[in-house]
Amino acid sequence: MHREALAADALVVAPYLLNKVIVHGERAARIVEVEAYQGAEDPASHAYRGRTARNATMFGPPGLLYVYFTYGMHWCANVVCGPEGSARAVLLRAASPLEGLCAMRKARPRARAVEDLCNGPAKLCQALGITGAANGVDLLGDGELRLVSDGVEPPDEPAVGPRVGVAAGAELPWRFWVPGSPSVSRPSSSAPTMGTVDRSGRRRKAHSSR
DNA sequence: CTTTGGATCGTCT
DNA sequence: GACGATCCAAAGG
Repeated sequence: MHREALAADALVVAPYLLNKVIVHGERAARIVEVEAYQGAEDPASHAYRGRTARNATMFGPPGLLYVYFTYGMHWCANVVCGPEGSARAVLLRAASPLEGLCAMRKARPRARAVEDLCNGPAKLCQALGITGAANGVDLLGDGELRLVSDGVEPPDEPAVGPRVGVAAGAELPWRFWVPGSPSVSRPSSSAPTMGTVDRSGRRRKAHSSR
């Protein structure tokens, strides 16, 4: 991972981050779902209305981790991208556990299946132990938290769709995910990539109820 | 399987 | 004072 690759536009960096690995100490997971947020030009971005104490990290250089607190109980993590000051970022929505499964299960005792450990932006932070204390850390440095490549390339044709949980720009296909990954938070909201899809877009295997 | 509502608090208006 | 870039359990079909 080099910083220059993250200095591109969020719509370029987002699919580029698919299949990269987020590492926190002994824990590691492969990123399988992301969303692009376009700074001042994006009504859904925390930076839409300018710089505040909360979103200050987004205005920093590419490669920083922007962590925010929401719904009174959840942390979510973004990779800052674009040129410094552009306040663009990519939300890490879901990942596939690679290492440190024990620690992840300890952090998320409610999760049953492995694919449920990191299949959501807040679940991912919970499983990896990412909190507000990590806001502003450099993911390309030599700290506990790092963003690395293990050689697995992004998908040739990532699945795309509208972002989750945002009213503004609901028509924009700014969510990207690895087609067919069992760890994606919402496998499909429009076009199925594998098997059949029910009305709410959740995966469903023929004749089975899990 | 689907839908609903509760939890819970920092941030910005 | 209102409302989230969410998650989960419980209740209803």
